[in-house]
Amino acid sequence: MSTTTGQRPMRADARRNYERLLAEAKASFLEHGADASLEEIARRAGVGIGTLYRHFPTRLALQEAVYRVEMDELAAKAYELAETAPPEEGLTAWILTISQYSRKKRGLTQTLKAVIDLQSETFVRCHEDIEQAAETVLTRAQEAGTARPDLRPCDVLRLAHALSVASERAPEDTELLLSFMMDGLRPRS
Amino acid sequence: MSTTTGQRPMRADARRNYERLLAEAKASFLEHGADASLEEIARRAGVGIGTLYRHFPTRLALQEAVYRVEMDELAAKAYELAETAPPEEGLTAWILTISQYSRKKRGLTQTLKAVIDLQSETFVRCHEDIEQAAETVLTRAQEAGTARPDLRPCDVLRLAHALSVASERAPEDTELLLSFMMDGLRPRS
DNA sequence: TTGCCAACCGGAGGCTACCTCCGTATTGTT
DNA sequence: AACAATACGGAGGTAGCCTCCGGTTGGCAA
Repeated sequence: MSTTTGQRPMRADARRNYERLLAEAKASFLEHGADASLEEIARRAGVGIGTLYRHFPTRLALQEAVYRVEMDELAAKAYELAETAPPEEGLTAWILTISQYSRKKRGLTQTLKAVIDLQSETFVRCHEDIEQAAETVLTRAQEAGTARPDLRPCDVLRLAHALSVASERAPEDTELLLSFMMDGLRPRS
Repeated sequence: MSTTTGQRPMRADARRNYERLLAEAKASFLEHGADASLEEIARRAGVGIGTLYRHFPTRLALQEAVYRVEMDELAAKAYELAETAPPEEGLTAWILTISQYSRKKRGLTQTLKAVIDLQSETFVRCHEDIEQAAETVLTRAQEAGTARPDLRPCDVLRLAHALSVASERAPEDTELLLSFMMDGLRPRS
């Protein structure tokens, strides 16, 4: 998960291998989807399969490490939009950003969903960060009267993910589907 | 795909094995998700692995056969709702039905999406059937003024699938998410 | 510097699943 | 009853998963 044990820093060779693995995993997941061969990742990283399993005991642990960074990027985008865009536009843009990000990852939307929904101990932290980001964008839209007051941050995340899945094979319809959703998020008139 | 070659009927033993395989596949997919072991399916059907591959050359072919039947059931439900429920309620109920159906299948939502989105030759027929059903429900809602006129049947299918994925791990929120979506489907006021 | 040991590495090995291929068995027709 | 045509089954080669443990390396203390 982290590059430190929480006690002593990792040995130099361990840290080097950890980072090579992370880099190759990122590339492989992008290229082959979430079920990319772990043995190939180890091979490409120039490392034994045993080393991979030592650093990342399960496939999920590896995916988790890869996406932790990218989650941070998504959260950062939310705060950025909150400062640079008008409320409703910010919300729309952020949902679209998540959706595009998810699609880039092909089968990894499954993993992203786990981050959003699963109560897994290890995912809680990421979850909180991204939900905090969602809340920032959402609250602004609600205060501006362009989003229903009963909408919760996790609803926004789910809808964004839903959008990405729904339009995965028909990207050209993403805008239209998003417009349906956004209409649904406005206060009832 | 079909139990006949289109020419001569299948031999008795072939047909028997075909149906056993289909039954076990249905059970296995339900139990283990879309990546259930094909060898186990053959084993449970009391049939050699070779026989499985002869009838269903790919995993997708098998999934396809299993879901063809269930697609028909979904379509039937749409026509039923069109006769027994008011327009908007019918649309809502049908989206919910699809969503529940998808969730039951765990990882098979992926396959369902393929049916809806993929232009695969073999899926076209199913696609047409289900889209026809979607159109029936949708048109009624549009004529009653409760659905946006620019909404297409495939949008409804995608949204339904999106709903099922989005609420897979939080079924208790399905209703709420659906209400957001339905608000979005109404004509702009 | 040298020596030591905890930390780390690597890959062989046992397992399961995938898919192909072809000798054998079954069906139904003449 | 005999013979094609059709279908069966599982051995076998490949690949991925994960574990286990003998060997190697890095960093610290003397």
